[in-house]
Amino acid sequence: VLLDAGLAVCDHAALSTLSVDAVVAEAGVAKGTFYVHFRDRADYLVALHRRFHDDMAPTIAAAGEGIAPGLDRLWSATIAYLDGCLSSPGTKAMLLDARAEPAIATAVAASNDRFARRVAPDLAEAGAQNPLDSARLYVAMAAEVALLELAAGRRRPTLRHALSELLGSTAH
Amino acid sequence: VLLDAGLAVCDHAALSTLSVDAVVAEAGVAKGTFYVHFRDRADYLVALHRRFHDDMAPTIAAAGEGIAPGLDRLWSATIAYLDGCLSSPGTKAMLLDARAEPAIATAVAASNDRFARRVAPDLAEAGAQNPLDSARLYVAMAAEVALLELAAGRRRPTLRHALSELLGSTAH
DNA sequence: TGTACATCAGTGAACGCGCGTTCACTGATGTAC
DNA sequence: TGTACATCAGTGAACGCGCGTTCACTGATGTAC
Repeated sequence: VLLDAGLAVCDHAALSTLSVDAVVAEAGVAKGTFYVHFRDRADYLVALHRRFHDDMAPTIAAAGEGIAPGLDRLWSATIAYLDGCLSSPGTKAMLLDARAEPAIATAVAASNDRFARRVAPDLAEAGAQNPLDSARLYVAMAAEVALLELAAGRRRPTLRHALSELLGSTAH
Repeated sequence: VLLDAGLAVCDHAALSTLSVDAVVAEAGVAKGTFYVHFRDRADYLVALHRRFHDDMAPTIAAAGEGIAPGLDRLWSATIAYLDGCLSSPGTKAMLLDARAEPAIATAVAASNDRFARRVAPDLAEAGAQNPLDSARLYVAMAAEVALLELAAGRRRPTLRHALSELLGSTAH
């Protein structure tokens, strides 16, 4: 409940303005209730971030299901990721603001790294000399596309095309 | 003076913790002095961001001087950018935290866009179908490399190689 | 079925703190005569 | 050269505010007998 409220607030405000007051106001509970469920604000932010990824992960995993490692699988997962970002509440806060919040910067970095590790085999298949490093950069690009699409409020086909172009000349 | 102090503080702390108190403490002046030079904190942050870019821009421009548009010129500018980021104080705050600060988010976005516009001709030369979109993604990748190098405290050749790999098969 | 007690999510007033901002004042420097 | 005044960067104590956090309390629900 409180997590849903947090993501809802994040959809129209920066993460830095997501005060405990704002969360309980959105959720319609007393301020003390917040501390029944979370030790402190930092604890809450970590949970919020985890929630966001737990919502997204299955969709992305499903998109790559049954496809052999390689650019096709990566691209399929990418589309699922971008569409998921566009439709999830609080995406901007989780992708952008979260990296700057000291309370969760570590958690975000770890999460990005897991993403990169998942992407690396596909890039290895495509001939990258250092798949993990390439994967980190690709994840950064994908996040940038997600943010730009979110700013526009819709899919940006030319951006997605530019992303696939940078992925490799054998792209879509 | 106050701007130098701000960048110095940013080097070991997040931008969100860069309070007026922290700035004047680092600069060794009274709190009131701050408001002699800046209208408010937001005004200061904009100036801080501008300063960072004004310091960096000439170096990058010089690196591309006299080279014909194309990937060679882009790569030369990229190296200058990455080395500049590594040696400038407050890089992490300006590259990462600044995008999340409501007070300067607009200024940062505009600045990134100027970068992209400068990069676009090189990518057009290299055959990108939508040079500006490709440029935006490339700028995002370059910033990511800068951040990862900064976290490591040194150049990361494999990362730079991965960046050039993603730039195109004709890369270095 | 009825009574006594334990549990625990939820409450909201109260707190201390650090923040951004203000303002009457200072004191060095420059200008006019 | 000496005196009177204007300018203005710099000062620091004081303010109001919003924040994260605490805590004594409530009241519904479950359990024991």
